[in-house]
Amino acid sequence: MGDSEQLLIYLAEKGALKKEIELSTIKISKEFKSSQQTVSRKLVELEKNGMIHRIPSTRGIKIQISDKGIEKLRNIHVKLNNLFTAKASAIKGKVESGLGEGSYYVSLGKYYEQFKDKLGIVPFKGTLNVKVDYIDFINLISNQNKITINGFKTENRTFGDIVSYKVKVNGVPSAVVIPKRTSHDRDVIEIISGTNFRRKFHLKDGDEVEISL
Amino acid sequence: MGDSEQLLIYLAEKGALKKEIELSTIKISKEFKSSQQTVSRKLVELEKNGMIHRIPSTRGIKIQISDKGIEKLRNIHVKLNNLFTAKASAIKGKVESGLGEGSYYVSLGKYYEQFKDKLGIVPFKGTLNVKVDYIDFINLISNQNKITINGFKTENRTFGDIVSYKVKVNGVPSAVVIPKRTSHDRDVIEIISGTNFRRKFHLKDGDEVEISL
DNA sequence: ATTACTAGAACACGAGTAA
DNA sequence: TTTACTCGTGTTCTAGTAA
Repeated sequence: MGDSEQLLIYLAEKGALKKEIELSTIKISKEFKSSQQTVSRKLVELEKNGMIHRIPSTRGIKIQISDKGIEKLRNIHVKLNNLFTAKASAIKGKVESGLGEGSYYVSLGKYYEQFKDKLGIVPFKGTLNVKVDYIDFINLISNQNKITINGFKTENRTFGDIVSYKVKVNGVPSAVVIPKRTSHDRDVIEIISGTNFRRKFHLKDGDEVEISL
Repeated sequence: MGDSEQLLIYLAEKGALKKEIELSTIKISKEFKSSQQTVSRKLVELEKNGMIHRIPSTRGIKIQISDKGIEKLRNIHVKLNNLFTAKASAIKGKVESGLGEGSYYVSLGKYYEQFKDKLGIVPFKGTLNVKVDYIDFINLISNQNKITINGFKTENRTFGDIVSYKVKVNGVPSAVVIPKRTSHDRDVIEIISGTNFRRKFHLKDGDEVEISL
């Protein structure tokens, strides 16, 4: 047991997963936060536990991680994989104040019609601003269908395309709308829906909502 | 330090990554190979190191892994990912004009020092703006180590944290810097580097560069 | 039930050093 | 130069037990 895994990962990073590498306990001890003696002892331990093959000499140590050691690392990898990659079908976010630009867009007929047709949403007037971890958010929707709401021009202004994705917010079918140019934080997303979230869920700023697929 | 990571992974598997879980030191000690007392002490330690939030009572303990703890686990995950999944991924982008906000940030001492220390980059004054497919970009870096450049305050202004990732641009070690608040298009990323790209590669606006890991 | 303190025992650390 | 042993010291363990 113990923290020998740390050392094993270190050795793996040094290339000992696939081939024999040659280094010294002094070098390791310098990159690790322990003495030459401790490194030496831990390597002996790792060998005793069958995690590595070890050929010491007066000119250094040749090390290769054994099948059992590889298995050990792969075990940890799988565990963490399950935790971090597999099932990110929902993320959490916090309600933020501000009407959001989307609030304005929603009211524009040309957009409004497309929200109904393409997203199946008769938008409540106003958007819900939610702060999320942007990378988690992108990972969540990166495999989803991107639905483009076409822009249009008036005499005075050009309204650009809006990228949108269908999501559920606290289980309620909604859509994230992403105008191309934005002026608020990257990690604040705008949600449109037929539901008035603030009323239905009694949301105040800072309250948590769940965004799922 | 030590082997607290083992316990952290255990807690994550029990669901403490996303929500608060309720269990007891006795239960943990049975699944772990140590005593109730040791588990109790290690949990206190984990809390002291900021890895978990912990609410003890006479009816058990409520535990949730903190952001710092998640970061720790993700770090290990990234390391193992790099070892076990071979990926030679790269995306392409187009150079855009504009000095970018990063150009300004780079010159600020508090950021500058961190670029050197945390990213190993002595930044050339000015950033390279590159237009990419944002989703491809996120997928590229989503398994990379997130490096946070801490914000700071002056009398007049608050400068927020900057999230950054090490990348290579046309093979040159660089970093993507993502200020929290931005005013340009989402799919334009800013690159800092010790190299003056425009000069070295004779880049004009619209020229293609390769971003790799 | 719990958590977690105290205290003595077991263990790990690293300076010195042999080989 | 190495690795790794001995051994004094410090750290971490768990049984007992208070709260």
